[in-house]
Amino acid sequence: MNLDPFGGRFPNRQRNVDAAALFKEGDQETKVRIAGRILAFRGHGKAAFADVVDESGKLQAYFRSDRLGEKYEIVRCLDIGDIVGVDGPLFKTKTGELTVLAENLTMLSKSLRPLPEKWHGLRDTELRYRRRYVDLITNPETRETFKVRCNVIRAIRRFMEERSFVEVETPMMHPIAGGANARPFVTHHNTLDMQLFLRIAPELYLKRLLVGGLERVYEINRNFRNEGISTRHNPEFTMLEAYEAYGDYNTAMELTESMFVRAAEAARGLKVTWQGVQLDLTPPWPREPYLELFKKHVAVDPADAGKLAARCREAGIDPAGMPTEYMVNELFEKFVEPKLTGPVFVVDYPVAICPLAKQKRDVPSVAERFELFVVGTEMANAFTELNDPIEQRKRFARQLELKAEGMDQLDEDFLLALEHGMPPAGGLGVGIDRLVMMLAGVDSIREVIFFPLLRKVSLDEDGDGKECRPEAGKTI
RNA sequence: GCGCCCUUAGCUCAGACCGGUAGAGCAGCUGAUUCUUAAUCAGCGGGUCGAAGGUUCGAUUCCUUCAGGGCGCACCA
Repeated sequence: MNLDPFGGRFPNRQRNVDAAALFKEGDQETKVRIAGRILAFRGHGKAAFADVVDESGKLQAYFRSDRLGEKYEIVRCLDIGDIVGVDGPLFKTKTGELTVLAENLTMLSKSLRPLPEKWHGLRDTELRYRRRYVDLITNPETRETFKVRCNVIRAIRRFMEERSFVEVETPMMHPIAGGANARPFVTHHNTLDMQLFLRIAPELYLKRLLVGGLERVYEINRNFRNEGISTRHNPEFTMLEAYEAYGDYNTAMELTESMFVRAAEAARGLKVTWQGVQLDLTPPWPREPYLELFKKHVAVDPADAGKLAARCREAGIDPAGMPTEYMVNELFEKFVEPKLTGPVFVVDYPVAICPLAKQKRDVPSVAERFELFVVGTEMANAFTELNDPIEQRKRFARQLELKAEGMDQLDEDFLLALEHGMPPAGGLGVGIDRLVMMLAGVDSIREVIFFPLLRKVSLDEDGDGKECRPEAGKTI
């Protein structure tokens, strides 16, 4: 028989769930037309059963040579992994399983590679990340995790739209890497002969839009940070940043709570278990001032430079050249953050570590800033945005003095924008990957990113990377 | 970057402590089988044991180095 193993258009095909919904008890006449991948095959000589799986689920197909005639030859060369179309009436087998009795079978794509073991699926972590498509085909938990991701992001977009925020896109390639403190990835534009940085944050561009009169803006997109990789860090990760003119960090806090509730409802509800901890996300979440937490858990006077330095050295932190606030923050990260099971808003950070945040009017040493923590993990960061260009210039200059990572010049263009007048505003950043991790109950960021960054391996002609990795001892 | 652990057939895993060149299940191939569903029955093929080097008469097993991966630490205000 002559047939194209890689098929073509298969019009008027029904999703498996939709086809199944058409069945009425006792009826043998309802004809359906489904398509999907064969994930199990049980042959019986002149008949066979196959599980045909599409995105919506599984539907069994039953092939009989007396029904298919010469097309039964296709059944004989079917492999697990092949993608096929099946036409025929629905019926129930004697064990009660809804099944399509095939009157026609169309080969839509041949699979040349075997699928992993049917019972255990693909377990090898490395292969699950390198060949995510196989992971998605064989492991329902993986499909479920990414469904949560899609639902969460969709829910957030709807939520932001309801609140009259507009979604915008700002540059990913920046002449100056700003808006956060992290080492950037460097690239180069040939025609302009210009060094560029992949953005570490969209903050400074979104604020330019506030200057331009856009009052509620947000962006959900990738940031790139040239730092270590861990269960909570991928070099490219997805961040939501939102800015609300005429708001402040209190409005941002309310926005965060409401958004997280909506995201949780779109996933698995407000009660979640993450990293072995049972959490209830029902708001309101407690607000804990930064310095009070510090005093409670570190028990060192945050103004006593000598004692702070001693405590730092004890903890293996080199305090040389650090202002007191930096030492406090090092100790805070090391001793306080892991204790924040949350969800909890840590509020009122020392202004010295918040170069883009406005100070409290009555307590100028403190910035109107919060971070949201859950199980020791920073989930969101927000503040009342600093809109005083003179003060902003001083803050940048101070950072330059301290040689903040990746910062070697003032962003004059941003300061110029501020000088035109930026409305007071609340700004918010949310780590989307971490939010999805929590709501999907997975412990590694690689589980919520389809293709996490891994070291390069070369494949041989057989496609087996393990056979052909870079040779030992060879340096290029 | 540092520490610990892992790498055996396409996949999931035994074997190693005590050195004698490997086993199972699934998948594949051949045959039987027209209501099976981890289908069943009979038979067959499949491995540079991650790579290189060392010790040894002999290494998948012991040692060293390297690669990839996992976890933790560091980095990430």
